[in-house]
Amino acid sequence: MTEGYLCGMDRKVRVRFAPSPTGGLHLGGVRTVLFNYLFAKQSGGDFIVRIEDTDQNRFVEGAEQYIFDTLAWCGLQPDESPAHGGPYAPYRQSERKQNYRKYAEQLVKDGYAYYAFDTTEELEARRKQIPNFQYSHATRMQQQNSLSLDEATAKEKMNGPHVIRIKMPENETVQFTDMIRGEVSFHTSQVDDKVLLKADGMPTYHLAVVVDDYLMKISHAFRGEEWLPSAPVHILLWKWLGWENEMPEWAHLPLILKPDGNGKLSKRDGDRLGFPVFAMDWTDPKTGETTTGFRERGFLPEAFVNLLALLGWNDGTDTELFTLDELVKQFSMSRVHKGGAKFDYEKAKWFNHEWIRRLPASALRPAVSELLQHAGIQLADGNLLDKVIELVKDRCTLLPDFIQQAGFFFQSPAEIDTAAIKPKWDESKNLFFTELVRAYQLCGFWDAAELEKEFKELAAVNKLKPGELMLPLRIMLVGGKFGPGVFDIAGLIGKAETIRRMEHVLGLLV
RNA sequence: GCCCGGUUCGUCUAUCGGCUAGGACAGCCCCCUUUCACGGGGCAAAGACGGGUUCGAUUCCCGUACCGGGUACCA
Repeated sequence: MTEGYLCGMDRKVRVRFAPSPTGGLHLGGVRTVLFNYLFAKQSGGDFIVRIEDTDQNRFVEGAEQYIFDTLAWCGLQPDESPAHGGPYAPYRQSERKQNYRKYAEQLVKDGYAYYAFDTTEELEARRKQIPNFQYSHATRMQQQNSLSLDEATAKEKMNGPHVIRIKMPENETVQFTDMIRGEVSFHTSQVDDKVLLKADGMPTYHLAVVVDDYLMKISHAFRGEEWLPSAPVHILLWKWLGWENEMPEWAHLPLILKPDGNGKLSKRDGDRLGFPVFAMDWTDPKTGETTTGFRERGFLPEAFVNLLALLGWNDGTDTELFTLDELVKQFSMSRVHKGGAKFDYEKAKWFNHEWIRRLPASALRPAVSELLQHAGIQLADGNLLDKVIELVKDRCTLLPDFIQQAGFFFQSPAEIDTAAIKPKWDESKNLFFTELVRAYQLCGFWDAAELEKEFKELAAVNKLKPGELMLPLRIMLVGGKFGPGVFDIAGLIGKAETIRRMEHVLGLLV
């Protein structure tokens, strides 16, 4: 603990997010980014994105661009990355391929690793015949490698395909301090001889993270809890490569779990339960299948970031709403939870609702405007839009809700829910509304308060309860049982439009 | 199987030995509003289990149970 603290003290904070570009970025990934970002920014450090594309078989077209697009949407800009450049370029591991071999060879030379010649087929057969086969201290001498074979055979085999494996000690304890979990320790007897360098010359994740974290001077390494079991491999590598004093501090983040049952959240759960899992729409280039993202579902980036931050972290008070800047100030790794959190879509929507209410119309305008136009609604008056947004945003949980809540301000309702008023419709009401139309026509002024006053006076003259007349008026102007105060609506859509809508519905009711 | 991690209301969580266990989401009720919301008020709801340690354990230790992660030439 002390050791890590001391070595972190005189070092600039540099963190990295290291995704492999294999598909859409989901919740958990973005949260890992967020925690990295918050931690770096609060101490004036650097946030690096490094693409871990060491598995050529899993390369997916467009996945890398998608990652940068979602970071941009979230407002989490990297300081260094393949897209942003930086002093430690390249930031794509496939482009750093030539870096890794020498470290693996050095480990072999120092006796910490060895060459292995077993083919994939041989290993598969092994695993089939021995239930829990592990390539480890217990079995390595029965395998084809530079430790078990005589020198001549091994030398000859070196001409063919081979990998480099780490030689895990038979009986050692590897201990380290995790910023979230405290002291964690492993017995090396339980961990297998992981491949460090593959037959194609590419490093595996295990070698690549260590080498690149070292080369890129990473001070703190945050990743998901699923990496905890391989931590001893990485720690031993830091030690054996002679970089122990520069090893980053570790933090293994808790997982985000599926809302029902068990297990970590996957994109399938979203499909199954009807909520997004990816940050933005992701179209699989192979199947052409599109998975809906939070953005397209109508989430604000402010809300998305906010809800992610609160999944596994809190500031110790009852505050739940934070801007990114506030998060940067308040965030603390020591307050990150150890346990996994089930994702709750209802709560996620609540965050979005709160953010829609919080933001001024001007901030909402671009998104709402685009949404309305996509729905075929013409926005003649830009000034009106801001007023409408301000008036209806309390009723919108997701951005698309604005289509229903704001659409009728710009366009006469296509459908009129006459069924809602017909049962109680009678001649006295018909008369009232006919008179109201006339009264409004004569109106010299046009604002909500006056319209309401006029309405109530006329109701009183006709000995009708205003309450019974409000719903019909709403249906006339809105088309259905929703929207803000009726007179506010009338005030905003204007005299001509109000009268036109009233007359139109009056005609339907005859 | 083995290894590692985790375990407070249905869900996200507060509590760093003193608790009548607090907040939020969702649920239910009432008020406000004769739309729907917002808002206000209220109800209901939790420390997996068993042992220690202690004057005192949700909090510390040990077991058990349950959940999760890992166990690839994937990350």
